[in-house]
Amino acid sequence: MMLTNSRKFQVVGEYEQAEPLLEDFPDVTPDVVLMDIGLPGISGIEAASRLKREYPYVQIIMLTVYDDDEKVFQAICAGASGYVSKNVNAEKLVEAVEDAFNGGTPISPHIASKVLQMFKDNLPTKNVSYSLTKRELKVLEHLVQGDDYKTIADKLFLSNYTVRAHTRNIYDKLHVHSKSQAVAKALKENLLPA
Amino acid sequence: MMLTNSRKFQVVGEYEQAEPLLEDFPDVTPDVVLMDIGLPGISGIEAASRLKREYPYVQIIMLTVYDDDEKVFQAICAGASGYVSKNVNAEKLVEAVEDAFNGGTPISPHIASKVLQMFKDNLPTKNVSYSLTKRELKVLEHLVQGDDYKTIADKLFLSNYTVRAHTRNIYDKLHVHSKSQAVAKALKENLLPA
DNA sequence: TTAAAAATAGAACATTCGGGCTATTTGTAG
DNA sequence: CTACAAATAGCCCGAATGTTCTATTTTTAA
Repeated sequence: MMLTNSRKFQVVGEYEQAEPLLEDFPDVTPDVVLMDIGLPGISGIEAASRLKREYPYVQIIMLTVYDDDEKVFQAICAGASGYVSKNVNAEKLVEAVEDAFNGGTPISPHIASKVLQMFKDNLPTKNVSYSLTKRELKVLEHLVQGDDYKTIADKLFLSNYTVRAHTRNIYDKLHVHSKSQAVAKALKENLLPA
Repeated sequence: MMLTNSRKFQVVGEYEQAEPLLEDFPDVTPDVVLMDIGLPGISGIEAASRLKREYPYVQIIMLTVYDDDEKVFQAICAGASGYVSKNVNAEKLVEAVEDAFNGGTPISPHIASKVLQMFKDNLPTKNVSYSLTKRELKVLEHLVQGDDYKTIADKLFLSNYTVRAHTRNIYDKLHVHSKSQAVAKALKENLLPA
């Protein structure tokens, strides 16, 4: 109702479930889809994912009462173009549809907080400095690639004794005692320059 | 001007540069700060970062004409609570300030697109299935922790021969030939359940 | 210009690892 | 019930690794 009253666009279909929508879609071809996250049958997220896969141009706005991280996360991955709280007024909803149509991503401030928080959480951890030298970093890079000493030596034009010496120093600085530990630490703590 | 006309809040200060703001801040103590990203002297991002560090409660909205990933990224890291395009109308701006004050994160749809795109780019690569068995996954977990065969055997109450059998199977499935390679692949491709 | 840090190279030795095998027991899907 | 996959366990051997050393040359910082 909120949308039907708007003159800016036309409501071409309404569905209680995802299945019939997916079936009819090729015929109705809307520009923007408003999708409830919690649908009976196929979930809104799954439906969004399928829609996007088959009709990449369609803009999908997720309507949601949930704000738990997992749902938001999944919705993002599904390729939705907007995340709007269910209890918005008509005006906001109309705006959101317009924004989505114009290639923007309308997000309710409350949900945006979630997204940013997740984003920060996913950020590579701050490069705790173990003060590895340039050479040591270089060797570490190769260790992460799974090269053995001899291979590294060849690639860096070094004696394999030297490579072993560097590795030893790396182990000391990282407080580890094996290649796998060093690799794990390097990757988990993002010690290598991107 | 856009804001001064609003009755919903009070403009307690205006600054052309960040330095005097930082200096005055303890006296004016605003709830919400609107910050231009491209300031002369200390950049808006740096200023936001400092403000947040010293006064974590303050809500900062970045006003920006830039939409390049790097700027948006930095702003997020600086802890800003909103990212609004400079060319918004008064109404939107007032809303943004309210949202921020209420703990939300107002983001212009255009900028939100950027954020989500970055988010997706940072996502762990899709879990390509190497069809590792439960046991193999368990062993892989320990390999990532840097345990040697004997240690893993002890922890899982297995013969170290069994652990080696599992690692061989893991190597086959991941197409690798060493612990470090396996660890690298496991971490890079997120093969382990979080 | 001198002292310290980094990079290089080497040796010896015990331990671990990787790969090629075989084989039994336990689940599990038809 | 019965194949078949998974999990378990074992052996051998050569190659790679981890550790403990020493030592020379090159860079860098003071």
